[in-house]
Amino acid sequence: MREDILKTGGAKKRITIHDVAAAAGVSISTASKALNNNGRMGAETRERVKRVASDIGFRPNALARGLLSKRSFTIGLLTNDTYGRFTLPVMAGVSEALVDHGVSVFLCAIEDDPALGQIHVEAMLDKQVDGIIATGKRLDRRLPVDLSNLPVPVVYAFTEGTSDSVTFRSDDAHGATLAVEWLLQIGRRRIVHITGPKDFFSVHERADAYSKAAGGSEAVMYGVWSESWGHQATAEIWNRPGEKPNALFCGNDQIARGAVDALRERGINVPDDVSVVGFDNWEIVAAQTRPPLTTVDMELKELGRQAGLTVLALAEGRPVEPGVRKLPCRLVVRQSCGGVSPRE
Amino acid sequence: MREDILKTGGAKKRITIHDVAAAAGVSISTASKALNNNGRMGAETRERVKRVASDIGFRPNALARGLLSKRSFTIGLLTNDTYGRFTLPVMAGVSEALVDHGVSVFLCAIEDDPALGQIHVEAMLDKQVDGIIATGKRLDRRLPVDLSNLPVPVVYAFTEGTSDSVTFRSDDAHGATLAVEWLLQIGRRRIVHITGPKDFFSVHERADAYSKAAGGSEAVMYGVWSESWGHQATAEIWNRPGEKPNALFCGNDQIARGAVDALRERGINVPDDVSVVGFDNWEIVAAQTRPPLTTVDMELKELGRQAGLTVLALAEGRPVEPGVRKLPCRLVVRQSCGGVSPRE
DNA sequence: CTGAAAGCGCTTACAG
DNA sequence: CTGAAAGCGCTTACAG
Repeated sequence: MREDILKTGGAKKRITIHDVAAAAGVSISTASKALNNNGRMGAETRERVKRVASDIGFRPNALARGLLSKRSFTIGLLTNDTYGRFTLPVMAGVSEALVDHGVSVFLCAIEDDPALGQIHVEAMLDKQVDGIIATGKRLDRRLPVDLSNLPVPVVYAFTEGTSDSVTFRSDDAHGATLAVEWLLQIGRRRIVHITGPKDFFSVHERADAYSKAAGGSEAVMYGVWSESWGHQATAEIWNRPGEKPNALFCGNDQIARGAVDALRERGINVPDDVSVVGFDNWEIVAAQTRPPLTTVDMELKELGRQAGLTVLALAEGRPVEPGVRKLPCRLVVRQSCGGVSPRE
Repeated sequence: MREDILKTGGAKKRITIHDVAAAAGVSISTASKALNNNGRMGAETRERVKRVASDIGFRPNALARGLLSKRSFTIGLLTNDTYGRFTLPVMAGVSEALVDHGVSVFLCAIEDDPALGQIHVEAMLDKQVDGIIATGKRLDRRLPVDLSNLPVPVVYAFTEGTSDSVTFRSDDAHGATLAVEWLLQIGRRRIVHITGPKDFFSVHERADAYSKAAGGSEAVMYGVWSESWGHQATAEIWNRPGEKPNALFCGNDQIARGAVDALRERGINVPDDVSVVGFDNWEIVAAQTRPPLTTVDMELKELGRQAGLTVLALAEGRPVEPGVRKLPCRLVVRQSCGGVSPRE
């Protein structure tokens, strides 16, 4: 019976620099300097220490190091995007950029709960994070926590930041322009824009860019971010009298999917009769739609990469200019528009 | 110009226990004991120290504490589920269970790259994590990293573990039984099971449980985890001669969605003519299908909670029995089956 | 009832 | 070229 009980793994003693020093027959200061490639000592001493350290499997305790260096090689990622739709790619980019620098990432999901946010921020500060990245599900909303006057640098990514900090966001106007120009290029002239709620800043940016690019033909239908709205809006268009559009530029992939479904139900062929473009490049929706959606990718992973490198720079005391940085989008061409692919 | 450059936030000096001691007019040992509610001292001294500490905003440095206590109040979550579909709810559960205990979570996305996995594991060990939770996208596959013989406890969640460790997983047979029994209960007798690839262990578990529960009527169609497979399989069934099923139990929500679409295209009403059940309760698919899907939820958040509490127990040296723990599933009733809701 | 001392694991001036 | 000492911020026996 006794053997069936798991003992804690913490039992086995960890190897410290004392062990290395003893095994190499030097003092711990010499061992330290040998391993960190500083101080002066005989080349063969340095080599021997290094070899011994690797032989006995020594790994320096980051807590002890952090105590001295004031760097924990740790950052916190705060998000209120429970669904992970936006946070996941941002997180992937942050992690990818920082792992090479030995920096690990605390993920703190705070929902929309200010108390929970506060708890997480304090826990991170207690653990001496070198910086914090705040990210969310809307770039025109703040997280429900006060991140000003923290003793560590804060970078905002895909969420509203403060004016004296660095904020990374997607250039939604650019994305919308890409989409509309692509439709024009493949010969579509009657383009309708079906999009989300008016109170989203990005809805306006995209709609404005659409109007500019589409010239006189503009018609914007505001609704919600769901398939059923895409379905319903499309039905409305085809049920009312008048000339029908030959292209739909949708505010997100879910709306686009609803639109494609509605068109199919009416026997209208996508892309032959009508082209449809989505927004977000949310794989699960965009790639599984029949036909797969041509859509705008906000390059959130790249956004995460840059946010990661920026907190790192700030943590190391390198100067960084504050302000909002809009990152370009990318058009992902699949089959819902027809036409040739962009580089042919 | 100069003012446009962000200075590092690290500039402002942090408050240490020395500051508290000085401000309260006591030694640092007394200050420490006062704050930690141990040692003996005058009640008013203790109160005064505490008040002063909170007044000047003292927060103990977790790195220094960790050095002494051998506890970092930090754990690592390793995952190869880039998409986050399974990891996200697990993560949410872990985080929710541990935040109350002051434990923060490092998220390490290792894709399927053994080298990256190794790097992350070493980074976590260097940072003295109290334990590691391994999670993935398949419960019959191991992560591409060796987690045995680590100096910290490891708990597996929704991924294959070692026999001497604790593994949490969903009880897929239970989930499938719930689905089929529900269909039987609402009067469906001709139930077909459309599911994923045969090489998934969970596919077998679900199919076996289905066969057992459905009695003689069983018919299993193996394919892939996509909408298009659900669509195609449904088309096959209705294109071939013979009696048609009046219920489809699908291996995941995407397949179910494809099936529902295929039925609608044929003018077959869901749920009046045919009931459809999915698996996963992946909100974005299940809730947006028309009609919304009745589906099996694997309770991954609860699974994460339990995994979190278990690493914590192990980290604290509390005994835990090794082995695989199967957690029950839950049927989420929406509109794709008809019938009454279960508790009416 | 309170404080000086030692120490967690490491690094970095400073002697020799 | 190498090592003893001090110290990062905290806790915990041990004196007084």
